[in-house]
Formats: sequence, C-alpha cells, structure tokens
Amino acid sequence: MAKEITPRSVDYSQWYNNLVIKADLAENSAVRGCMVIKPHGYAIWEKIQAQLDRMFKETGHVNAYFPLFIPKSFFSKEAAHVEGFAKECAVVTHYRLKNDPNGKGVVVDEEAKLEEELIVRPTSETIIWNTYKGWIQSYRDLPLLINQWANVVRWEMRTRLFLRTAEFLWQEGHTAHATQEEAIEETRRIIDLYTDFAENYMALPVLKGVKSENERFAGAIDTYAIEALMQDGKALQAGTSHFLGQNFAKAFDVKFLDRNGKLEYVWATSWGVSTRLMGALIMAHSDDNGLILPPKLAPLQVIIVPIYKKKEELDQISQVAGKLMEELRQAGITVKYDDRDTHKPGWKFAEYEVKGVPVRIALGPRDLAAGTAEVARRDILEKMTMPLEGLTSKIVTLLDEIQQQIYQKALDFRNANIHKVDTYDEFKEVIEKGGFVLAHWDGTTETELKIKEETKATIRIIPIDGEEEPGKCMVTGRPSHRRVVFARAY
RNA sequence: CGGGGUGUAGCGCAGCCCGGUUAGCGCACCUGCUUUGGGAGCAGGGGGUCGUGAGUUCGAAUCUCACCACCCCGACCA
Repeated sequence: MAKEITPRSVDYSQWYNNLVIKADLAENSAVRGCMVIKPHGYAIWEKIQAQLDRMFKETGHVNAYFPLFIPKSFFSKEAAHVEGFAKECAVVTHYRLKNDPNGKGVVVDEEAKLEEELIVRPTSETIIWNTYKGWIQSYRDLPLLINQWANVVRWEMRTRLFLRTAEFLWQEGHTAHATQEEAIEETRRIIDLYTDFAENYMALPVLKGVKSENERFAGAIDTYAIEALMQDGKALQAGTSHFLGQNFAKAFDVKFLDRNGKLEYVWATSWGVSTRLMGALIMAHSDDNGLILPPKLAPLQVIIVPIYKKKEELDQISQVAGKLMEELRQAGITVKYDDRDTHKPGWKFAEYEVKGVPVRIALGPRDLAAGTAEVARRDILEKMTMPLEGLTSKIVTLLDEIQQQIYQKALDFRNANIHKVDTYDEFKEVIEKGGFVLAHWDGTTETELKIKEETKATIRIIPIDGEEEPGKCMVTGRPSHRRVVFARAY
C-alpha cells in the first residue's frame, strides 16, 4: 500500500511531514523556512480561497491590495503591535547590488542604503490604517469592509510545512466602522463565518470563543478565535477575528465627522486565516494511507481508472467513461479520466489514494459486461459494485455522505476528547492525554502563565456562547463564573 | 539562540574508525520484451564538484581545522 508513510501511531509529526511530501502538497525550498506549494497543495488552497472569497463578498466585503513593504516608522505608532511583531520581521535596507570587486558574484551596494528601512509585512494593519486616513472623513465613508489576499513574512525560528512557515499566504480583512457596537458585530460576524467555513467545508468541528489577554493579538482589544482538535490531541488555532477598538485609528489619526458633526476616531477590526488551514485539513482527517479530503474542498472529486488488456477494451471503456464523465460534470462534480498507459491501475489506485481523491471509479471488461462500475471510497477505504445506470445521482449522494461522515468522525473524536476537570492535579493528569480540558480559572495572566509553565497547556479560548457555571479556579481557588478551554497547541 | 545529529546520483542510504583499483546498494529514470481488477517481471543502460574552503599526505569521501546548510529536542511564536 502507501509506501514510506510513517504510521500516525509511531510518530505523529513524522507522519504529517511524510504525508505533505507523499501527497505532493508542498516541499521545503532553497530558502530557509519558506515552502514551495506544489500544484496539488495549491489547488486545495484555491478551493479554500474561492469559497471564503465567496462568503466574504456575500457579507459585503470587497478585495483590495496593499504594499508588501511597510516603512519602519509605521510600526512604532501602535505600541503593543510593534512589541508583538518586532522580533520576527524581515527588513529591507538596500535597493541595489553590484559586482563584487573581488570578482565573486554580487554584493550589496553600500551606497544604495535606504533612507528609511522597509519591513516586509508580517500583517498589514499599519500600512492599511495609514491609507485609510486618506479615505475616511465622514460617517458616510463608513463602514469600510476590505479584504486582502496576500503573502506575509514572519521570521519564525522553527518552521513546519503549512503549520508555521516564514512566508505564508493568507487573507486579512481590515474594516473601519463608525461605532463600537458595529465593529464588535463585524468581529463576531467573521468568526461565525470562519466557523461555518471550518465545519461545513473543511468538515472540521471547532470551538469558538475569545482569547485571554495573554494570547490576544498585538494591538487588539479582543481576539475571537476558532480552535480545532488534531488527531494527536493537540489544538490548532484555525482562524482569528480581532476587535481593535480605536487603537489603530488613534495611532494613525483616522477620524471622521459623525451625524452630529462631532469628530470621532474610527472603530476597527481585522481578521485572517492562512495556509495553516491546510495543516489543519491534513492533520484532522488523514490516515496512514495518505490524505483524506472533504469532497467540498477536493480539487478532484472523482477519478475514473480504466482497466484493460487490449486496445479494443480500452476503446470500449473510454466510450462508457466519456459518457459517465459528461454526466458527472453536468451534476457539478469535478472528475478526471486517467487513461495514461504509462502507469498500471494498481499504481494509479495508490496514487489517488495518497492524494485524497474522495471517490474512485474503476471500469474494466467485467464491468462493461455486467453494466456495473467499481466505486471506492477514500475515507473508509471501502469498495462497492454499482450499476452504471443511474450512477451519477448515486455519486452525488455519496459525495455528500462522505462530507458528512468525515465531519461526524472528527466531531465524535473531538467530543470524546473534551474533559471537565475541577482540580489542578486532575488537570495535570488529563492534559497529558491530549484534547480540550474545561476548567475554572481566576482570570489572571499570572495563573495562566503558571499553568503554561507547569503543564505546557494554554488557554485556547474563553467560550462566549453557552452556559455560565460558577466555580473556583483550579489553581488559586479564587472565584470563576465560567469554564475556559485549555489544551496543548500547535 | 542553547543541546544533539546529518550532509555521498532525483530520493533513501552504505562506505569513513583502520587513507590506496573504476565510489557502491535500493527506489526512481531511459530502452526492449512480457504484463495491466491494489504501487509488475526480466534483460540492458544513463546519471557523482562525495556540503564548501583550506591543510596533512606520494595519494583524501575517509585524517585535521574553519565555514555553510538542513533535521531533531529545547527556548521563542496570533
């Protein structure tokens, strides 16, 4: 079967690395910490992008593009923001190279030093708010609902394909509002949108809530986040939406005249998801044979493989396959017919399996004689023989069913790995097994850091919906009115 | 940035201790024939700055020194 994938049970992180390579999603590049996203990986990202973009537009947002470079001085304008990002910025200092006087290649031309250094954006709040200053004068100019698809650079010490790379692709929304209420509403609308996307497209159940002060975005008043559980019991932050208050408006002096003719600072939000979602998708669903993709995000949903000995057989099969493909396409399914004679059927089966194509249809002489097809599901590795007659509608149903079952499986796993604990001793024991742990916390950063120090667990979210439950902090015994969600995280 | 490890064909590795024919193996690749319902078999073939630089030596993949890169663990991390 799938060659050279380390089983999950042996070494989860190696399994992940193997899978990314074997499924041909990405590879490390010649540039430290930066990956090459290969066509299959990029095709999945494009599906993610297309759906999110649709959802952003349905909620009134538009796309724009801002510069890759940000003048260094912009960063010092919002104190918490610079504090959070300063340690991982790539900086452009010169704009020209010259031939090495010693004859060895090229060197930086020291005479071409920039007056002011440029930072390669780690996120775009500063350049965008500097721009918004020129766009906003009146309440009539608001709200401004803008999204950008871009690459950003954060100089991470240790990188892993998709999960943490020095350069990554993402979308960042930056909105401006006349009132605090409206900005908070936007922040929540987006975290709900992300939740909808994660659950209904990625088949990934998530917990939604706000971050503790310690885990908050640098420069935000509140950070809303969704957290997903990976198969090794670690949590992965899958998306964040920040209520920025008037912090950036004040830092960049963005004011507007309200209906009463009063000059006010603008209220802001920002929100984003990145190619890290690819990591979540892989780690949440896949198995030791390779990738398992939810049909809604699979670049290829159905693959048809002919099985034949003689050319006449292939011709007959191709005719049937052609008709079937036509029908499937009309039903909105992405399908490919792999009639390459350079690879054998078994090779193709294994190849599409490791790449996560949800449904495989094999057509051979035996099928033609019986008017059937062999239909194989990637998610549960099950084969069925189905009549060709009416096959298309069955495949449509099957893809829905697979989407559902992948979600259900992830949900069952997640639910089986949420534990309530009341004492710190119990917490220390349960956190070892992985999963989300619901416990009472006194709300202080001090206690949170102590827990992190002693158990490596962090507060992933403080739930916003759901019931309040009075209790006592498991560490200090101080009062708490609601359980928060702890986990070890990526 | 600290600790450990690895750099030899596209990939994975052996050879290195104890220097000495033409640097070897598996996969992949190419050609031919036979094959094709779960990663085919046989035969033949192509492909190497042994990470980089210096040194020791008659002779270096092998010994010495320096440097570089990558990986793992830790620290760091929206």
